[in-house]
Amino acid sequence: MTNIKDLARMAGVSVTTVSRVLNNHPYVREDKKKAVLDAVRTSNYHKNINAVHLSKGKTFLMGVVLPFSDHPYFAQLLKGIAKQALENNYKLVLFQTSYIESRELEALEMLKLKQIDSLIICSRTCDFAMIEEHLTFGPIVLCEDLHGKNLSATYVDHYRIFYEALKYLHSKGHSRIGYCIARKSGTNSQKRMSAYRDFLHHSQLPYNPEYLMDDCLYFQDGEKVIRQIKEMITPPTALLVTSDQVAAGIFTCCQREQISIPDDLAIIGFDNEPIAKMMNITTVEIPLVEMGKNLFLQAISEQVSNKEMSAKLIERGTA
Amino acid sequence: MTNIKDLARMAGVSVTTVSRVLNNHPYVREDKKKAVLDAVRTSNYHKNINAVHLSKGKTFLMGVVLPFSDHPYFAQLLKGIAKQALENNYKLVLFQTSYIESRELEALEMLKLKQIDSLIICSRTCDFAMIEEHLTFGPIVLCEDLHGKNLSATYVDHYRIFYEALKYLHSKGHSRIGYCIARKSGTNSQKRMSAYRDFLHHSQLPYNPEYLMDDCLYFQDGEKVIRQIKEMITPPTALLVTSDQVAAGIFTCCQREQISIPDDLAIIGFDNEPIAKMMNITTVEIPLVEMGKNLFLQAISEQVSNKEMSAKLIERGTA
DNA sequence: TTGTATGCGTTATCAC
DNA sequence: GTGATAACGCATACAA
Repeated sequence: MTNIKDLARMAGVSVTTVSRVLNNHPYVREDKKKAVLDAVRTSNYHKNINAVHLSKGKTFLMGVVLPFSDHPYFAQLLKGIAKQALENNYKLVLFQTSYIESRELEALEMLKLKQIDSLIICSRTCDFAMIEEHLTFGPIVLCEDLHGKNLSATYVDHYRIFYEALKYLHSKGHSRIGYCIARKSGTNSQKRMSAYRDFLHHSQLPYNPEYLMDDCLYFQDGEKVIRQIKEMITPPTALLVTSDQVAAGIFTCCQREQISIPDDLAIIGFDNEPIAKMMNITTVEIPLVEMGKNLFLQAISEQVSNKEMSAKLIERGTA
Repeated sequence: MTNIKDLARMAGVSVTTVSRVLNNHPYVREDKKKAVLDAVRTSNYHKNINAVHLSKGKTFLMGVVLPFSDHPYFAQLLKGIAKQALENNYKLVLFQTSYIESRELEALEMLKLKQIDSLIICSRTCDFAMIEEHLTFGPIVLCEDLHGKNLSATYVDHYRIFYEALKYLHSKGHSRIGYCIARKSGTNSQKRMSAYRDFLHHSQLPYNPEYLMDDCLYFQDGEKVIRQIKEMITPPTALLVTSDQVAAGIFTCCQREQISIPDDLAIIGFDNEPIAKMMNITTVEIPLVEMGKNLFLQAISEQVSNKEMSAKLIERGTA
């Protein structure tokens, strides 16, 4: 494995000159430059990038923390991040956590160890304090509204979005509205819960804990939702489903079960995935790819910034 | 930023001893060990992993090349790889290529530069010779049958699978069978094409170039397929669809267009994704997660090995 | 059981 | 323009 020292010897110059040539620095005579380049060719030389990393204290590696990369929501986010990473010559190190806290901590650890320059956390289960602790080791960017905190974030206002979707359903005559989320404990879910409670309160509607269905993430979870609903004595007449995947699953299941949509059950999905368009599902569009891009840019930026992205309801045939 | 030299000074020992303690090597007196550990704590020390990489010549980073991480096929593969990576303390560096050759080369370059220890290529567009060239820099593992070549691979026999699916449809009375693939140029597609040609030949059926539809990757591509079929004078009565996503899209579109399945059009999907189960789509199950795991193990193994995984037809309602 | 000295491959500083 | 030489931070052969 040849190194710059070898090259220097071969070209009859110093390592400094070799380094200069290799990094396109000015002030090097043409003939010496040529000699070095020749040496590079004949020796089949290539840099050891780890040495560069050590010397520079930078790896051009960006960590991305997400629970599941096989879910369209995160896949889209990742797509945006990857797109921007490519443009900025960064590589992505994937931390697929399955919401296991230790794996999130592992990502933070990698930041500390300088294996990655910065970290994008798309969704987390660990404590915020834990993240704050690691902020000294490099930029960490989140996907949630954390006004006033000392780190960057890109997010949508889940409270407002949820509230408006509920109002929309209410205006269509629904007063028994249920909703499906991925997990109860997430920060987004808590915002949605607040919106739900506030909405019920303002509209003077009763709260029915049955109407909150969690663990809804994938297409196939739609079946579970319908099963649950069928067991209810007073089932909801409308559903807010925080993933088009699940909405599509519910929709498909309803067709099989002769449940008419939107008459028997209205559905609003989230994310505006292609499947929602094809199935003509009313949904809330969230600019995930754009968010991903912005997350990346924030992660390589010196400054802390907070960016709220806007979402919009797309009226189609299910609500 | 404190380093082992500092620790050594603080603990009153040599750097060697510090290194020993840090790496749990034997032969170090308890009191010295304690002194070092104390120094670590008070100084908030942490390794610079790049230095470790440089010194050891190993990064515990595995490259993964795939065209789209937002497609369930690759997402499942990735899931398997990630699972195994976790168990072996490796991190994954994602190269999302969109089948752009230069991005594949970039991954190979990273192997050469020692940023990653080895490379898993889930699907490629670059020349095989290009891969062979980089084999000296570390293990490269592929997802295709390359008998006799000097690198590891995990794959399914796409020729046989395709042939048998065709026979199955034929036995059900179909003689006008079309098929949908992602791209024409892939190695898998070529095998399928061979199977298709051979099947037609043996069954003495005519070849109709219209029946081969490419660029079918996502759910929404199902619409395009139906549009194409509707324009044909003698449309196929059965379809082999190399992704359940697309099969589901076709299925959904058919419902809307009053095309009866399987009577007007029979469909066999691929991969046995959850969506296929829910929509009761006949499909060919491919053990993607298992394949991913095996790919990873091959990538960290010293020996070259080739593993064929078996697929199986799952009969459901669409064929 | 411990320490010295050297290697890993680059980049950066500074003198010439 | 160019070249010694010192970082960068850790691991380890070898000596003691």
